[in-house]
Amino acid sequence: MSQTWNQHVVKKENKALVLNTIKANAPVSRASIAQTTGLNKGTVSSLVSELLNEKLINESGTGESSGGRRPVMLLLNETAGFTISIDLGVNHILGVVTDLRGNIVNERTITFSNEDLEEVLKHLHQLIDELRNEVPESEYGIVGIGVGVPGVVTSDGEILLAPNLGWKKVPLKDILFERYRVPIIVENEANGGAYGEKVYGVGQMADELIYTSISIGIGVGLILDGKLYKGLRGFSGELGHMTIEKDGPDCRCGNKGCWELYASEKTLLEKARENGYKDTNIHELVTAAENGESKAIHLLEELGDYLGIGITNIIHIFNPEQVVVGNTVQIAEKFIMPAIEKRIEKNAIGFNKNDVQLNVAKLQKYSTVMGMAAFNIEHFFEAPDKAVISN
Amino acid sequence: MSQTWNQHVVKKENKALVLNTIKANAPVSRASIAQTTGLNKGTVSSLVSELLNEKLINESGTGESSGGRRPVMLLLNETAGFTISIDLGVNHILGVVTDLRGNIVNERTITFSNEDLEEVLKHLHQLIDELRNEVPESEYGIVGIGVGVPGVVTSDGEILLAPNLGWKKVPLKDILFERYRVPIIVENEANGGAYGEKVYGVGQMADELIYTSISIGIGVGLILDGKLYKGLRGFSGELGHMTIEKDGPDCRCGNKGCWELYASEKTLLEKARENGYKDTNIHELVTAAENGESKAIHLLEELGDYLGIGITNIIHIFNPEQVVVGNTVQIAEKFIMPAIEKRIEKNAIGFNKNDVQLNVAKLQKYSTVMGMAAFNIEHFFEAPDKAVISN
DNA sequence: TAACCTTTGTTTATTCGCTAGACAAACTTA
DNA sequence: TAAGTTTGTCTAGCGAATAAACAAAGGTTA
Repeated sequence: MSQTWNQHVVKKENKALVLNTIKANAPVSRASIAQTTGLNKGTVSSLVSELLNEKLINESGTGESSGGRRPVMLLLNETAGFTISIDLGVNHILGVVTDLRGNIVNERTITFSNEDLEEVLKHLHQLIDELRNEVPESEYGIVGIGVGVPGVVTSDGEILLAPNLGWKKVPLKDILFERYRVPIIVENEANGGAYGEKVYGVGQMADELIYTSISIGIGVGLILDGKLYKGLRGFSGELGHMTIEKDGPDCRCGNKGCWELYASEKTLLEKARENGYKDTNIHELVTAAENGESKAIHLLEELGDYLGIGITNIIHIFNPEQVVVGNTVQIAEKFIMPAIEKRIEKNAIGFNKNDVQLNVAKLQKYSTVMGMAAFNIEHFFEAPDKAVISN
Repeated sequence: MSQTWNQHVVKKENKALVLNTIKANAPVSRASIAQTTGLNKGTVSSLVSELLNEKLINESGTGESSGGRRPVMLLLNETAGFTISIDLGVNHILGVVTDLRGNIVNERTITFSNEDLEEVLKHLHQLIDELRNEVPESEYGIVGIGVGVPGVVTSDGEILLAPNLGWKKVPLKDILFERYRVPIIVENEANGGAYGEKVYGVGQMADELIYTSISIGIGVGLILDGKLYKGLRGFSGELGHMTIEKDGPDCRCGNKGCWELYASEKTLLEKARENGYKDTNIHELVTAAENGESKAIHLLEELGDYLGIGITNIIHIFNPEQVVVGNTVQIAEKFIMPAIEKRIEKNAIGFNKNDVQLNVAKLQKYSTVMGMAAFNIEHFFEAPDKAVISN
């Protein structure tokens, strides 16, 4: 058996097409769906009635007449199920409950200092338990739990390495499934952020989008051809460890002159220390810069310049439509973005530079959780009938 | 109208599936196709009979019995049409005629020194004319002409810039279509090489393959998820202009410390000159190295080392299954490949390094032409009925 | 206000491609 | 020679899409 066969496929595809049309254009009538999709009116009618039976969509009264019978408008039944979506950071966990449209209906944060696996898992379980108790009653219940983690994740949802947490070989997907018995998605934090910005953020119009997660280190999520690109084993996007200075200092990864040795929050704070800012953080530096302290301004602009060098490489490598700067450094937007732009303007090849947009993440601290929500929702809609009822 | 609809699609897909099964496993019986594809025997029978009518496949007598009626074996009718596939280099043009299986049935080369557009086009036309006159009679005639060029090509087949030829804005696809009236494909040389190695060369088992074309400069072709990745406008793969030394020398592209300033034939020869090899070329250097001249050996190993730095970046960025080193430098294989491997072994992150294969291009000087042939053939099989009869 | 036109949504008849299973052909084995 | 196997074709039936007719519900115009 290779892959493609028969004609359930056609029905399944068309049903998905109808549902996506409703998602994208709601509220929308059957007639209008038929027109935009090119499907026959009868076909649309029958698929819509199935979707209504499955409680995935709702009728919502009649719309305005355009010179004839008034249309019955259709809406996504966004509260037919909910996701629990989590950004597991190095000193905090952000968890949200979203509906099937990606609206956040609940939110909780836990901060911690002990990064020990056992401890953090306890926090994670507690957070999920709390969120779960607050999820509204619904047809499909919790359709999935997604966790974005700052580390290397296999396609089986095992965290191979999370350097800033000091974790190795944690089968997080299995651990969570064992406990919650709903579909679990574990993904790298930058991949989640990339998808979040693509689906709900600044990249909704872009199919070729590179999301750079700039925080303690650098992670990069690649949206290529509209889909998350993960490489052979899921380890793509290690652009933080792209050499930008061939004889540069050793990185703990084994390579030399890695990008994140020049353009990360960690390096920023080290340099700040050398410049007399003792025991500071990026918030304080931004405040200082906003108050006109030239040292702070210079430090932030230097960070932006180094970011620009790596982003220029990204532009040359991928010819993307959009490059998004996300994660913690975006609070320094005012100082780093012009520096990045200046570097790109100066160094990048015209053909590649002309069409690219450079943006700050729109979802801010929610990029990753929203990406995880999007993964959960997408997974659910691929096979709603198989969803585990667990409410 | 968005995209997907009806059930001709099913038939078309299944027909393509049957044809691909024959291509891959020929000679093969109808019964065996039914088994491997999962399609019903009757369906296979009917699709096969259509393919026979279209002369795309042939029956080739009976095979061995396995305890019952002897099967009728089916073969791709590889001589139902031919491609003209061309590698347009900076001082030569290599042109081949291939059948639909990618067998080279004819080959011609022209060398030139005057890179003037008019002149080169004259040569190109002459070469194509000669090849065309020698194409055997066939059902579908010339199914396409493909040209790989060392430059930036838009999706409309316009050469925006070919720096080493000194060309700008050459609408080569239109020029050739005007003259030959068959499907024309113009593509970057490294993209062609990547696809050639993927379909006919060392990368037949790999869906995540990065092909590095190392010659005067560096071009890179990206095979991601089994398909050529071209970015937003077709300008991806400019990894030759990836900064590997942030404060390095200026490149004519506008950037600094570009990879190809360290790891290209051009740089190799410049360094050779500085080391006393006057007016040499890479062939002579390899010969010298093979004779044990330590200066030559060192120059080649240094080239390999610099290649290794960029390839390490590639491994971190893409997590590929295979990295292929192609184009002219592969004649120095014996000296550069160990140096590349050494650098990767030393610098690359374990997770990404473990699964990656490093190979020299198998098709050698034919990588690009075979890639162009593969594009032509693929394009033909997508819609054989629409092929222009032109023999 | 009535007659007619428009638009929406459902129903019915038809078509198309796949599948299952019967069957014929051709061969092997005992 | 009889029985079993494998290959390939043929026929009936099914599911899903389409086209077209029809019903429902509104607007427009005289």
